[in-house]
Amino acid sequence: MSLRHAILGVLSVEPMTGYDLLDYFDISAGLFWPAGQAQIYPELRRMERDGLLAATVAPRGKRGKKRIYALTPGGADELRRWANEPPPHGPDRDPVRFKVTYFDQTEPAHARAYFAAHIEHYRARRAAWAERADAIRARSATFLRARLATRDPDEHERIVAFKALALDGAIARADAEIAWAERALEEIDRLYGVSISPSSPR
Amino acid sequence: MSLRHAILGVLSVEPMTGYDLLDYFDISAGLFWPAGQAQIYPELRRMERDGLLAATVAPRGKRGKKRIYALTPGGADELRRWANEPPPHGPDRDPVRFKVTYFDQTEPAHARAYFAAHIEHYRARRAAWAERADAIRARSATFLRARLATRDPDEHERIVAFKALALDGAIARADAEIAWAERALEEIDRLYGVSISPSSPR
DNA sequence: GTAGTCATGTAAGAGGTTACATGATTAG
DNA sequence: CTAATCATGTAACCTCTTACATGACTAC
Repeated sequence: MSLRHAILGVLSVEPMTGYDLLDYFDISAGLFWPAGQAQIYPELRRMERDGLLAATVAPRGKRGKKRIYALTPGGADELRRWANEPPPHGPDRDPVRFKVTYFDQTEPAHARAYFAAHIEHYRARRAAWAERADAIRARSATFLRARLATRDPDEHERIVAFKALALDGAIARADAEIAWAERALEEIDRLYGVSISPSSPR
Repeated sequence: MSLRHAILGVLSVEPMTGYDLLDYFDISAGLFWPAGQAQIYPELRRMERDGLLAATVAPRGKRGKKRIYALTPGGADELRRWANEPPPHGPDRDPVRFKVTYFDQTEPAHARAYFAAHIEHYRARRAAWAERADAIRARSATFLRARLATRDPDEHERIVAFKALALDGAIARADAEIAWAERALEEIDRLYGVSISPSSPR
């Protein structure tokens, strides 16, 4: 039930509407915990019902309305409680690797395209994580600045350090994925002979 | 819908009952795609309904019965079709890393225990994957031997190579996780001062 | 007989995805 | 006036988890 904690994490900076929350899921929380609106709106209602959030209905223009959600003390407690739990290591399914297990049943061209796509995928994710890590370390990420503003300056270094550390883990994982896929491409060359295509590196 | 393909993969070696399948999920398929009996039995029925499997009811003792499932040609096609699809990169949620994001709200002792547990977790998984990779490369894994027996010897090298490659990816990932967690422990020392405990390495 | 293994299911619930659906407000 | 954005929901469906449930067979 980590969607709940992702929401608590965002709202611990400042109260906002579900719609605003969606933006934060795109840029920051979504790097580790993507979620769409079909998940967020009902969850906000449940969290309100469970006493983790309090909503105030604010007018929007003349007739419009919006619900601004804020953490309750119970919500802040729950966020802290969750952060103090051990690592949530579920059973890890690995569909990408699992499929490779059956690559003897494919053409080498498919195997090459597969690993190339894997590399592209993790290059893109790596870039997103690295960009965010830089913004965190430079303390230029606006959402981080808002968070730091609510905290004692003594704590700032640690707040920044842990967020950067998490992103570093994701980056290291991406690097491992890319390195593996590159070794895989070599292995395919070894198994089938070197590919004819100019292996266009980019 | 990869449970389905995990089942097809196991049954592509030889027909067996749901109960036998469960064993294979523990030792081989389960390394990438764990599944319990509450998932497998109903899925077998659905796959039979969809024409991917054919079941023969065999007697077991005097009154007992069991259903032995075998791939149909359609099932074999589906396995090949699936293997030829691009990498199934879903949205990756990362609950372990996500929680680290909020470690400024925890005691350093918790942070240390957290990363120690992460290291232990991946050490154990790494060992399981490495053991399997060795057994695959040595061609001593019984399930692999059964598979090779059904295939042209020309294909054996590739079958072994792709299975080993997949496991190598998992191992590389585990190494990256362990290295990250070790860096994290150092970072915690830096942030809070070196821990008093003898840091008992094992 | 009794414990362990073989064998197969169902039910409830949690969490996530995709698609559908609606309407107000604001900027041009 | 019209398009983009703000804002909030519902419904159907899929997958997985946990727990409950049953019964035959085999080795001791």
